[in-house]
Amino acid sequence: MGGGAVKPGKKGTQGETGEQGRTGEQGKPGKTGKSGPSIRDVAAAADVSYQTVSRVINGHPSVKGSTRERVLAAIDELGFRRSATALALASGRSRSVTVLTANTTHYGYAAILQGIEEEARRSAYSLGIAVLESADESAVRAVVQRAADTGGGLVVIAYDPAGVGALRAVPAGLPVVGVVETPATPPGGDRPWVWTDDRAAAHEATRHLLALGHETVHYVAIPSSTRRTAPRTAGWRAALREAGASAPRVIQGGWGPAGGYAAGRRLAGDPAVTAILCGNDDLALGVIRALHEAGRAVPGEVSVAGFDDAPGSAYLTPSLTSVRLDFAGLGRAAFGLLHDVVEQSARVAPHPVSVPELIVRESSGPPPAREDARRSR
Amino acid sequence: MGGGAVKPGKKGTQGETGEQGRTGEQGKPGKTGKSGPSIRDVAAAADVSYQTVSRVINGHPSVKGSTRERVLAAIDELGFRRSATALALASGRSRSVTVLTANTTHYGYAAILQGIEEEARRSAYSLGIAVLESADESAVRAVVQRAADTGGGLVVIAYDPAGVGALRAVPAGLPVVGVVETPATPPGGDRPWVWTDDRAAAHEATRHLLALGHETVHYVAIPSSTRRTAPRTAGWRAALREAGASAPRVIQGGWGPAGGYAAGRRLAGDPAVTAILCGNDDLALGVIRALHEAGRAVPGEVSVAGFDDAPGSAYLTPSLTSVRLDFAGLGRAAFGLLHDVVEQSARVAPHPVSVPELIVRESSGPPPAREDARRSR
DNA sequence: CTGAAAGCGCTTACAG
DNA sequence: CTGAAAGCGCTTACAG
Repeated sequence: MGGGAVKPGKKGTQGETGEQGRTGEQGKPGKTGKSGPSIRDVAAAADVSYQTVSRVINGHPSVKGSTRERVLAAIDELGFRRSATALALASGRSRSVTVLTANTTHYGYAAILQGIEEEARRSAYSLGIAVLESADESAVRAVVQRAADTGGGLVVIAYDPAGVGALRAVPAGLPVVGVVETPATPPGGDRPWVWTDDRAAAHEATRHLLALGHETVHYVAIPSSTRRTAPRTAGWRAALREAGASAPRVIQGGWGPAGGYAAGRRLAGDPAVTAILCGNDDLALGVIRALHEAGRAVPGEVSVAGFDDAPGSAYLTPSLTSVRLDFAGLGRAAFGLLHDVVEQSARVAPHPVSVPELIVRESSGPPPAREDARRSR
Repeated sequence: MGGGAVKPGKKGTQGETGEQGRTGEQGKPGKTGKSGPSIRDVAAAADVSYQTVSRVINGHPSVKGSTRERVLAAIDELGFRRSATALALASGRSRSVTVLTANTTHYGYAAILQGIEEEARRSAYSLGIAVLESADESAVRAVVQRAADTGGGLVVIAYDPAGVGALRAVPAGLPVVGVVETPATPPGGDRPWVWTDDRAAAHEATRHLLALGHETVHYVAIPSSTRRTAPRTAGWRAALREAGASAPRVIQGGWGPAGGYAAGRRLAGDPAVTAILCGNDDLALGVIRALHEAGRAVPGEVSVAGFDDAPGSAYLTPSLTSVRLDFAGLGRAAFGLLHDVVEQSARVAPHPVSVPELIVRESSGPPPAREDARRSR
């Protein structure tokens, strides 16, 4: 096996990359949409007024069967498609949702997005994404404004300061639901929001490690959304307290494996460390890599558990113990709530969201026997 | 360490999940948008005609300084925001792009999406996502139609049959750019598209493994977008041919680690297998896991290389040799091309897109010595 | 069951 | 430099 470096020499090489642009019959300058047949064209073809066409395409009941047929035939023949923007302008409703998020690729965010998308598609809503690049207040405000200008509903993922700021910055009167950390107290004022119980999940993972015999559990944290103690941190701390274990200092790990790797290097140097809980699976990946490079076996000498149960975690070696959270379900619930608000169909009733589930795999086990621990000092 | 099963017993547990819905001042029934001040309200407040307001918000030069000031002040005071949908309807341009894709979470797709998003944000375009759930022709057509109805530009990721079908189904006259596999022949007719040279990338990775001394290289493939030989497969095969090596049968792996795992189990049983190229890093993860469970060391007995260089690949143990492709850059280029088409600003000139780069890490090495190989039979 | 009118909030020529 | 008119493609009352 090669050396210990994580990113060994890269042999850059030649490769070809292509791109081809042609300007064919790409429509008229500036104009971006089709200027296909309108409701009036259909009306003319079917020999009715355009209001009747409107009734047909809206499924209005009071239309004589024969004229409905004529209209439908004309629609079909002309290839008529109703303009979504005209519909939105005239009716005031847009059947669209835009998701405000600081990230689109980390597993939790991506899975929530996917859940929202599924439900939006089912309800024939179009889906927009607005990325919060910065947590700076005016930058956040600008993104929120632009999203609001779209005229549809909003879902804000408030797992980080940018998202929390965005949720706060949404103008009153707009339909919005927040996906938030377990709230100690209502976060966004008088609005609907959804969450999973991260606190309970962290509590359980920590208890699992303690039950294996570890004296304490170290915690490598993801960034928190506010200055308050994050739910995951709180759950970890509570489990330690209940077990009478001392609580080590929290190590900040960031979101990705690089941050986990850095944290892992620090922890690997301390022989007293036998169990590490990580704020997400990417952090755990980096921590395990660092432990490996330091020659500390997982789970033989150190147990590691992650958070989120990302798709690859079951296939790592060792496979990763992790807490599975149903982010896709959370996203579906968020959209469902938004839909209720926008359509006023229901009184915004709670949806079922599945509970966190600890998945025990190879990366967690009992601590090394006393003598071993002593010997390694 | 636990048993060999990849997904050992899951200890499901209790947890709490919360959701809270309130109906506060959520706006009027049905109406989804703000009905804030309009251009006419501003005009009244500034004591000008609404056309003048239009000129001001569009930065038209011919407006007297003093009246511009008055209008701006009124805008500020009333909190006026120009309606994007009215703008789109009246002007015919929408400054929006919707991405048609079969997937949003696999690394390549997600990174392309991210690149498109970055450039869209820079150009103040709003971004929509339309997911192609099925490759069924009528289903694809429906999604394309709905996306087209939005009135903006389209980017189609055509890495799979659904995407290829969508690209084909886009009505003529709409601004669209395709992100495609290395085209042998122009795929979508008279339209702009972008690609990376997957063929060259696969060729190089295969050559790398052959150069280490392996007699041949097995290939676990991602699904291809068409019935034609996929570029990655072609590159792999060409490298084998040039080296005079025999080409084993391609093994279909799907997109995720589970497929890689299944493929790996088959390959692990054949002691003649000493090198495996995988169509993406997730497949490689599954393959390596399967080899591990079969007791075959990586890279001691079998070398494995992946494709795409996903963020976690450098932190696996062994760290993964992979071919890095600049998907984010590809996404940025795709949007740039679309922007050029829509705004007619440039003659759709090629953008620079970086070349594939082989990253050699721990998972690839020389084959085992002859005797070892013989002994293991 | 169906038509004629007014309007959603803006832009685009056309006048002055 | 600034106003008055017509219209983008639809919906929503209002009439009959």
